[in-house]
Amino acid sequence: MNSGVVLDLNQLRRHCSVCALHELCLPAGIDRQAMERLDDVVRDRRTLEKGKPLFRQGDVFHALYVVRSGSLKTYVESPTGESQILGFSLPGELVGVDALANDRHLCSAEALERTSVCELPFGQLDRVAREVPALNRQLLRVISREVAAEQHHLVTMGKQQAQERLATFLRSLSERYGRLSRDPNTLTLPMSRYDIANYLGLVVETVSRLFGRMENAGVLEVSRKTIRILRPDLLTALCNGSSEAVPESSQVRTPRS
Amino acid sequence: MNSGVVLDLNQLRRHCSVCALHELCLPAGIDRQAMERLDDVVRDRRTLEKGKPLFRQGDVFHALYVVRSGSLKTYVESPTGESQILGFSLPGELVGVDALANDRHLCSAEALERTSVCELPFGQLDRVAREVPALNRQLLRVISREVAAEQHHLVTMGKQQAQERLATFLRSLSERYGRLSRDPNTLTLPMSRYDIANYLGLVVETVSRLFGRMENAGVLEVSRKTIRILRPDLLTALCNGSSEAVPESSQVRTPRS
DNA sequence: CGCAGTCTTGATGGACATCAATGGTTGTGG
DNA sequence: CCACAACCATTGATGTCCATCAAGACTGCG
Repeated sequence: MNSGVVLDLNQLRRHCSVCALHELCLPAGIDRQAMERLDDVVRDRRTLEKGKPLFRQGDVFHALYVVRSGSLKTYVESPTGESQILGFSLPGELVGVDALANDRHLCSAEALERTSVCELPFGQLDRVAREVPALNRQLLRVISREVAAEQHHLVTMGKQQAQERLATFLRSLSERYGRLSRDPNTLTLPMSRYDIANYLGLVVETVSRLFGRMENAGVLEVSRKTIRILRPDLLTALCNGSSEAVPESSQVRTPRS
Repeated sequence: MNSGVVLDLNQLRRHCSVCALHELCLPAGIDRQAMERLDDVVRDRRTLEKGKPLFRQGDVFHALYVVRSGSLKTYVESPTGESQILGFSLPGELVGVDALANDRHLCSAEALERTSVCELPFGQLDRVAREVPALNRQLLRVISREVAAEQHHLVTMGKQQAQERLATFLRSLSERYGRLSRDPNTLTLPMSRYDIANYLGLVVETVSRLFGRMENAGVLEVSRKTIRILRPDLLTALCNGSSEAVPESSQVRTPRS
């Protein structure tokens, strides 16, 4: 077997300084020496199979995580068993921040596909961040990004119609794919329609219908998990409720303020 | 005039160590010496009249704020002029965290009544936090609280019916009033019905009707800005959709998952 | 193959938005 | 102090977006 070689590659890749994501992630804007200190914090990366939990609501908190490859969903479950998806995490994105306040995770995180993450035990991260001010600052920056993303989601849920929500969701994915230097107009969705619907506060039938509608409006090409954005301009327009190009049911709409 | 005396009181009150809120706020769990360092960070508190902005979406970021007395709303405005309220801030609560990522505020904050805040210029806060690890840790904790509150709001928007949303909102206020050692069952709402509706993703008429419904179900006593919670137990039940005690329109409901 | 999970499409209904009208409250200026 | 305006709050009648119910097609896996 070639497990020796694989191990070497893993060892090599372990270091932040050679990680393809280091411009997006915690190391951003940190000098080489500090980055080596950061490497001490990053424990073995963990790999999760599809559907496996990274942590569960109620677990005691001991580490933050950064997605390395693959993707996660985070969600909360109510006592009655229904769940609400809070977000999806792509490579370079931080997970677990909500647990800093109570030393317990308030939500669960689960792999949507085979996914690997960097584990940052918080005690060590805290200690190194103290010695490396730039790292501490960057940590706050990344956490603040999380806050901003949640705010954006809230606006979507509070003010937008179903179609605008889906358009906004796709735009967001597209933009993040772009940052990862993937083709921003060819999305391979790691999550199910159920997950998308749940995330957007809709039901799966509605999402399915909207995909259909956007497809025969020429905005998208939908083929199961693969979405091609044919008209990014129209997609952007749909985010703001510009309702050109929608055959189903003639449209007059006045949004609530 | 007695302005000299008032000034002395203000001077006295300025210090975190004698602030009535220090158990809830940044100083929590910090020793006396460290608290004096924190005092150096807290610049003059500012007082805002009702309706006045603390900061506006797009402003450059230079400070975090803690509400001292009164209350704020934070909201984002879309290019089309509609707005979404993200939250209301009561004494002891932190405002402005979303700006850490981009050095610009992503939302606006405005006083709902005569309100005073402590201003924490971020440069100094960052510097002192570096020297006082416990403060840094507490800062993260308080920020994390913000994240958790937003998550809670998201679940409300994604999964709950109108009545459950309003009940959840009132419960949350009641709890926070309790922490401030006010009567948790007598709420004096600083915000308008429009604000409540906006915050909950509803329209004002719906909120008004729901207040009416809950009133003649015996859960509340509603008198303009003053809400008395007569049956806290029923209010809690309403948060989970237990729809006992609702005269209007007989009820069968199955929530979306 | 068969079965379970996922996705799509159609028909119906309900929760809440919209439209409309009125009364109450607050603030301002003569 | 009153009059006026601007805003806030309540209540009723109507409409619509999307959830619900139902059924079928497709995919993937043991």
